[in-house]
Amino acid sequence: MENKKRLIADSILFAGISPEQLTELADISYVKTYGRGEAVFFEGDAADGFYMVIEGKVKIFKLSLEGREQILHIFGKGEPFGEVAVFQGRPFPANATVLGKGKLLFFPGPEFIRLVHANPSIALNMLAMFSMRLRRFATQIEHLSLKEVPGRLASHLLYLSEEQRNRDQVTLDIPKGQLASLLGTSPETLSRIFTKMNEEGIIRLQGKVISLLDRERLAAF
Amino acid sequence: MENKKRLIADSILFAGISPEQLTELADISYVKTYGRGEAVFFEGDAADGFYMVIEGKVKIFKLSLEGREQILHIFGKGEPFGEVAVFQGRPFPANATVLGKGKLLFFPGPEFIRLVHANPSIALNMLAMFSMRLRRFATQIEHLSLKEVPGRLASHLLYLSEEQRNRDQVTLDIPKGQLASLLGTSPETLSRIFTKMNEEGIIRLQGKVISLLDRERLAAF
DNA sequence: AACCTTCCTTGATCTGAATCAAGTTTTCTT
DNA sequence: AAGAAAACTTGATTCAGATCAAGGAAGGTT
Repeated sequence: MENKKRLIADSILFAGISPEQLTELADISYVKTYGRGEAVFFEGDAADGFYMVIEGKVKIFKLSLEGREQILHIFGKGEPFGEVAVFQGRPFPANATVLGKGKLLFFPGPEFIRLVHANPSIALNMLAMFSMRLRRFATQIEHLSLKEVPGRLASHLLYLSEEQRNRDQVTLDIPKGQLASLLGTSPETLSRIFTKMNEEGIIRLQGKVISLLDRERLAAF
Repeated sequence: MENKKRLIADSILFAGISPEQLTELADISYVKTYGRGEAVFFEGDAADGFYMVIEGKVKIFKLSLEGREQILHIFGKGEPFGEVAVFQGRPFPANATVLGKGKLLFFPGPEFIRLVHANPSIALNMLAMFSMRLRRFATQIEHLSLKEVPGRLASHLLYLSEEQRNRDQVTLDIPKGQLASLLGTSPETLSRIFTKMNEEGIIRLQGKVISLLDRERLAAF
């Protein structure tokens, strides 16, 4: 319970919340555990609440009729997802599945709506969060439409390098097949491009660990 | 001035605002006029304020190094744009240009920020607005990645049909070249697909007016 | 009406990336 | 540690759509 409170208080979404509201949130929320690759919800499901990641990672994705997958987001510890649908009172617009195993905190919808309306600081936090996501989406659309796959991969590697604060080396935190789906390509194509960049001395591939040997050329894509 | 007030009061963003704040907004905002295809701002420009469309249409778009263009949004009368950047205090993430001629209302940034922080109803309106855009972006990403161009065109025609409340016929409100850029393809490819759908009896092309002869097959894409 | 743009269409060619098909390696499970 | 299941790689082929090139239609301007 105290654990739950700390998680909520430390999250971006609920930063600056009052102690009473914190208690209330901790009271109404509960932990759900998920096995390897288990679904959290499907596109079209009624959004009766939203989630926050406690452990593991969650992918939000769309599926084509033929079964191809495009990942929209990957969320890690402390990040909420599904709030847009809850806030709008509309069904989930995409699927959510745990990568590996995971633990999530579930917040029933109606209480949350009440809280947002009553509490400007939460609304402002949400605005900040949505703004970030809009920016990311804009970048994703730009990449899908205007960059070729090598360029998208290069961007992603440089992004990881920033995020992990390591200019020389990054570690992939998701399987390569999932990365392919995030970049809007197939595992085969991604693999070929990795191999090529490796041969050309731009990167050095060691499983999940990738050394960035030539950031110049990487940025040039 | 009264005109300006009406525009502001009728917008989604400022719905439910107090009369005092309405006056304040009308005081700080001013009208800007734009000639055919004139730029409003460029990607990377400091976001010192945001805009609302009074007359005409505005496209928000990204450019590749080679000059290819991907449209992210097209905004019409009453719609605000650029608020995300202003709210975040970051540069504009994309370019904005008027389609045809246009009139815009400009709101300086700092006052707006103050207003949002002071006024929960504006924050909630913004949340609703951002939620809509997130959904649209998600759909756009899905289409770019998982649908082929004919499918994207079909979706768009059906969308226009809804919007214009006419099941049998739609009128394109932007040039076909711009539609191509919105759908993430080239004018040539779009033209070919239009021609093919026309030949196959799915639609009937008459310049900007398109009759939807077979919604079934259109939806099947 | 004649002019000039801008917009649109059609043809020919080229290419990035998807798909299909086998292997191979890595990773989990028992 | 052995076996099973994922995950990844590599090769061969196919295809949607971009690009290059040029002609034609529409719309605005004087």
